[in-house]
Amino acid sequence: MTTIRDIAKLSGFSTGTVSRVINNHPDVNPATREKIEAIIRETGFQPNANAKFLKQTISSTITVIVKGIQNSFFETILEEMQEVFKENGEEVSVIFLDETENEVDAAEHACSTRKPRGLIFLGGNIQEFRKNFEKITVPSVLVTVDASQLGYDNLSSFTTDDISGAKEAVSYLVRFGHSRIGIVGGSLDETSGQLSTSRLAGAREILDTHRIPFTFENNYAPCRFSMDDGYRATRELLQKNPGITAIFAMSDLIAVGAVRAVRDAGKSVPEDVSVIGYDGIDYVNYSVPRIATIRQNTGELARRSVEDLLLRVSYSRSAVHEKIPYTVIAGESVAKPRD
Amino acid sequence: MTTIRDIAKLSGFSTGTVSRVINNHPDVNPATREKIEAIIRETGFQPNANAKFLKQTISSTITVIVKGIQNSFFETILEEMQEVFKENGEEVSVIFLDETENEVDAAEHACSTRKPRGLIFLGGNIQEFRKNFEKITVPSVLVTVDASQLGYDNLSSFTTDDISGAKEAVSYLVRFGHSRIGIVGGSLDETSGQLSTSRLAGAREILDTHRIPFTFENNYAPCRFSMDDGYRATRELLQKNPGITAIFAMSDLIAVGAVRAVRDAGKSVPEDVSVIGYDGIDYVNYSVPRIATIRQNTGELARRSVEDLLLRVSYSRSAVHEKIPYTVIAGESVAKPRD
DNA sequence: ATAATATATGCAAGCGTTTTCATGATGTCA
DNA sequence: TGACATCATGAAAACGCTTGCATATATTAT
Repeated sequence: MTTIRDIAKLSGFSTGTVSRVINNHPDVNPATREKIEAIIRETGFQPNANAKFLKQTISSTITVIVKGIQNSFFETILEEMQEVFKENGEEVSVIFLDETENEVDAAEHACSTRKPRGLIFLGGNIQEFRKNFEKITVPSVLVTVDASQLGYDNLSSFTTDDISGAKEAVSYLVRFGHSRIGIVGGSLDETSGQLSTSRLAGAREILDTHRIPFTFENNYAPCRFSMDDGYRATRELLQKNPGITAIFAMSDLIAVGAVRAVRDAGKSVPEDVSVIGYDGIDYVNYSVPRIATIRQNTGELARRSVEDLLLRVSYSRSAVHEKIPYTVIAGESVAKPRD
Repeated sequence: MTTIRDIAKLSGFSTGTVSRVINNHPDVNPATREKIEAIIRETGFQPNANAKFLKQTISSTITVIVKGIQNSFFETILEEMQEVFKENGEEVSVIFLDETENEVDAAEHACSTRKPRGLIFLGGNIQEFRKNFEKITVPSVLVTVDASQLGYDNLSSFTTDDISGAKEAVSYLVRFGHSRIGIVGGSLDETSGQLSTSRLAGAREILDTHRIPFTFENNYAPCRFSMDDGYRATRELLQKNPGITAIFAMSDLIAVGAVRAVRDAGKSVPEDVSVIGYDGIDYVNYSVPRIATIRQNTGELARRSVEDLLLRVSYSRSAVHEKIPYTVIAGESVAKPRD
């Protein structure tokens, strides 16, 4: 294996000078630099990252921690983040966690063993951050969960304003004249996440404003953010309350499941039951009928998060908490109620 | 920061002994082990991975290189791989490449800087491997591309038998009585990948067998593996050749686009045009109509790949090339032609 | 009891870098 | 011309860990 010492020997300079060339240190004679660079090119030498980061006590990588990759919405954001990282020539390392694993513990482990420069959390539980995040000292960003209340000065957050997005979704249904509305998704369990709490809160606020009845018993079906679970929950809800004429699904995957559930209950979308989703995944545009939704701006979410982190790891700026605008996407899945 | 030396001091033993405890080396007194482990637990000490792998000259991580994450099929496999890695307590690092980047170069770079124990390539171009893979010396696995012809003894591969899968797909259409069949997906450019070449070859073989006419001009529309491109290509094909009564889409995403394209051309699926896809993503089961497809066994692809790699990095077994069986999934998107 | 073996631990070198400090060469200014 | 700043380089220590070797103690065989 070729090391910096080999390059030193070949070039006739010391390892120190070679190191300075590699790291673009200014104090090196242009001619020397040229010679050494030539040899590095010839030999194809690549410095050993372990040695480098052992010495530097901090590595150059950014670690992204994704909690729940099954969420295809996260996959989209992750993909778009890669692009921004690439533009900036950043080395990224991705860790995937399932729902049972603790994101803050995983982050702490990564920090103590791998010494990343910065951390991005894609998803996660606000409670965990509240309780344990103080352990983390590197600049971090929390995406899709709002950390503005937590007061950590090394934690930015980028989110969609879910309360207001959910309001728009339900208002959309109300505007069409619906007054028997079901909500599908999330969970009553408080720990399940800020996200479903916000979407539920926003939805209920609009229902209340319009004096539209809502009970957990008759108008709500909790479920995970998948097509399968959306299907199951919607079928159950329609069985309990066949009078429902419109459904607000807390994610598009749930909405896709809901559409099939309505059909399998012998009804049709949107004639008998309207459906509106949330997120704005590509598929809504291809489903039959096209599903109305609240589109989150994944591109901006990804770009702003990465750019904020890169700025903060280099120049110690303070953390920010930003809401990225959403867009209401009309679709064929919402129509006036029948009667 | 707490180091192994701190633990040594606290416990009264030497760093060597602490190291042996950490690495479960047998030659250490159970009582000593107990004491040292207690101190490690108390202090929350975690060994510095950079130092460890500097000394060991090879790291414990497996690196997964994903080329083209926009392929949601890969995302599924990646997710399932994570599970198998987790079961085996393996540390994984994922690198995402876009289509313009060279997977073998990226792998070489990762090897020389990060020293992974093993490599998994999710997707990639067979030509690249043929030309450059000799640079790579660590045990590797190529998933979804068949490397059996390449003769590298450190490269296994796990694939679906695409030729035969495509045969089944087209046979399925033929069995319903179709004889004016279009094929959508892939590219005529040979370098675009073994995958589309195989699927096209299999499809054509069945067409030939049944003396069903096929010309690139009238029966084929190349496109990328996305809904958008599938839509565009299908619309163009239907315009050129309105007589087509059935479409074999080379992926399910393409099929989803194709279904919408048929509708937008004023026809319906499956009454006017039947559609069959390939891959077996979850959407096919929720689309209206449900789309018939050839389901690749992502779970097995993921599990066998990871398990093979783990076996090979630990015990130097020889590389294998395995075909994972597919399943034909019937759907509502295929029916008899109208006339 | 002595020798031989097995077991547990310490010592110290070394993995491939970076970086501080010292040094020598060159240039500048009064 | 001497004093001093500037620039380029080398020498060597250090980062935190592993591991081969030497050593000390405990165990067993003779």
